[in-house]
Amino acid sequence: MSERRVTMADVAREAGVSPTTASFALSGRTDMRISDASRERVLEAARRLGYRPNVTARSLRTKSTQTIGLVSDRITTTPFAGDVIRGAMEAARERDHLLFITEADGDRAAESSLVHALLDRQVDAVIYATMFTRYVTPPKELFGRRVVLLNCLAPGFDAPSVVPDELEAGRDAARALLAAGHTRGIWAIGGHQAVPATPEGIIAGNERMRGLEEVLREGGARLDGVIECDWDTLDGYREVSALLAAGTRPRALVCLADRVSFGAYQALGEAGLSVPGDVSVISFDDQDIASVLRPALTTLKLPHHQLGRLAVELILRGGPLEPAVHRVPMPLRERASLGGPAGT
Amino acid sequence: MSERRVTMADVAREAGVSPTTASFALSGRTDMRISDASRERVLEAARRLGYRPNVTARSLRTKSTQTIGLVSDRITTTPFAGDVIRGAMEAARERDHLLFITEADGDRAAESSLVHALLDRQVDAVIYATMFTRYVTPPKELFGRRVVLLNCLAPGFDAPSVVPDELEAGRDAARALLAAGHTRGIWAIGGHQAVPATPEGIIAGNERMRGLEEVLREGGARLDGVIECDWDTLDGYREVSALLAAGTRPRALVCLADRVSFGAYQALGEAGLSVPGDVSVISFDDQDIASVLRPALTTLKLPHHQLGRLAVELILRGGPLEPAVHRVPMPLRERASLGGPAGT
DNA sequence: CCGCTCAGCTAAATCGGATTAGCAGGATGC
DNA sequence: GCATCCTGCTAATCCGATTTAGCTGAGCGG
Repeated sequence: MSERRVTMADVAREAGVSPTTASFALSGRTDMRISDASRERVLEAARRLGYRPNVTARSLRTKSTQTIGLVSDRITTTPFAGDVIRGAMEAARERDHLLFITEADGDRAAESSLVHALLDRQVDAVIYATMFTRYVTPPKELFGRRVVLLNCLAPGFDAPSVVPDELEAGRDAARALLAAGHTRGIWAIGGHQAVPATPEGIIAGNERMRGLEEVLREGGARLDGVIECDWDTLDGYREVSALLAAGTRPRALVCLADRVSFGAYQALGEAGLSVPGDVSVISFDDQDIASVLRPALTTLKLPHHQLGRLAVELILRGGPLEPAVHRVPMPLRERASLGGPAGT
Repeated sequence: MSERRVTMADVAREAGVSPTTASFALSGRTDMRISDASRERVLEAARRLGYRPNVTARSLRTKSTQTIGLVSDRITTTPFAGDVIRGAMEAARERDHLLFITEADGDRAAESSLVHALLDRQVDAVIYATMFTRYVTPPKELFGRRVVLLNCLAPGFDAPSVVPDELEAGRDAARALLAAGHTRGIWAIGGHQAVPATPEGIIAGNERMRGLEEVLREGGARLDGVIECDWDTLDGYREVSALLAAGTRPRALVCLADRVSFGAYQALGEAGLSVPGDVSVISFDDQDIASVLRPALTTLKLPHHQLGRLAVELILRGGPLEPAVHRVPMPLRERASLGGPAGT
């Protein structure tokens, strides 16, 4: 766009050397002998002219565009997903790479065409990301390419995955509950959210529940009940209201998602119950809402930023991308919704 | 990355023609005479080999990478900003373009280096975006380049701006209030939010207030008061609580941002006042939270998606980018928080 | 004084396309 | 029968770098 850029040929001419010499001087390679005097003259000319290499042209020869593509289902749309992108961007920037962001919106054809668009622009690698942790089958265009799966798993597909450590998060929720003294009257709202189409339990709900129950059991505690419902505000409100209406008086609620917690807050409020005075609430995700809720919600943070960062770091680490599963810890955000058991 | 791609030379060989012929046949240009037979053979060969042009290589000659760069302060971080990116992405995809997304986080040096990184990769244009509507001075690297300002204004800088039509939104809020029968007891919470460093009133708060007061006046109504405070949940809660504690009983609250509305809801709830039964609330932004609040919030939507889309469309429209200001309407989302005046 | 080595540099090829200039051969005009 | 025109194609360049192969002249050993 506009005004001709300064090229290496310009620099070479200005320094009175050949383009070859300029190239070697600028790239700082030592395997080709360039006198200090020449090198200095080239560098000085480049500085004076404000020379910047044309990455696109260079890539034609080197095969590296210093560019990474990210394809997601609809990650840019979700409230926290910006963090994934930001984490990835940060890591990329630290190594002078740039990110193409694309979104296929669950459309397979769009997905393929976006991958093509990325490949046509010679990206060095592709990050295939999903909004929720789940099993996927990446588009065939990605086979044999440098790929990292972000927030998803694809058994049999030759690429590393980066996912939140949901199992450990479930355990941490249980530990927090136990530490606060809760052993009875604990209810889980939201349940497993098992998606039928996906094999066994890597899915957030399953793992969170598994970790939760495991540590609760080890600690001599247990769940009084598990209410399976959608992970949204409305269901959280409805189910907790129903629970209270049935005469149950829980002492702690483990909400499987912050949105559910928000609904629970509303139901608890209407019933005249205070958090955490009457009922403690611990949650998962740490969406924006978690910190503005009153009282602020204690929750296990989905490490989106770290997820994005690690995906890029794996790529920039160089070498082949081994198909390992990298689990990123979900830190506990201790705020105000978790207290001791009511009446103690 | 991996396996050599099929090049045009491969296609030409397969079709038994020269690379020149292949190039013309593939690009479908008619100013160079290619027989239908040859053209068909080339196209067929390309299909058979799965040929895809190398956009990067092509751009070396054509100067067009079919790529647009987006630099923002911290747009990816804000809750709604994903929409800007999505709108921009959609528009780009419709024309086979891809987007580089970057974020400078308010750091001038980072901004410059990101713009350089974009320019080094020969982007066709740059979108300079901000999280909140405000005046900016784009980095000098952008001068003389193809640029569109998104959600910001830079007087004297030769580029078009795309911003929300805040003034009209203020008017629409007033119209909605009047239509519901409100003429008295109307309070504005959040105020002008004038940022001292920026000249006159393009800023959201100023324009919203101006439009609001203008139409209210024309409709024979007026504001009982304007409370200047930060646009966040805590201030909304605090200010409305204080207002109620002082014995004032508003009939309608115009909250200058959804976050303020959320705080207002909390204060109103604690005071035993219902929305919209006792007090109507109308707001601006339409953040995610607006639709999950109970009752759902009537608000004027910040048209982020359209903003992103229009910015890209201006670029792809071709021709020079005239320094006009494009104002995008903020649609009214009528939900449940606005009713008739209490007691009627 | 001759042949060798080596430091220091340059010419030329390459990457994958787009584009300009030009060439061969048949049809056409006169 | 000869110049001209047009059709259909190809050779050669170019875009902005990197990289390979090779050239030149000084220093050195014998």
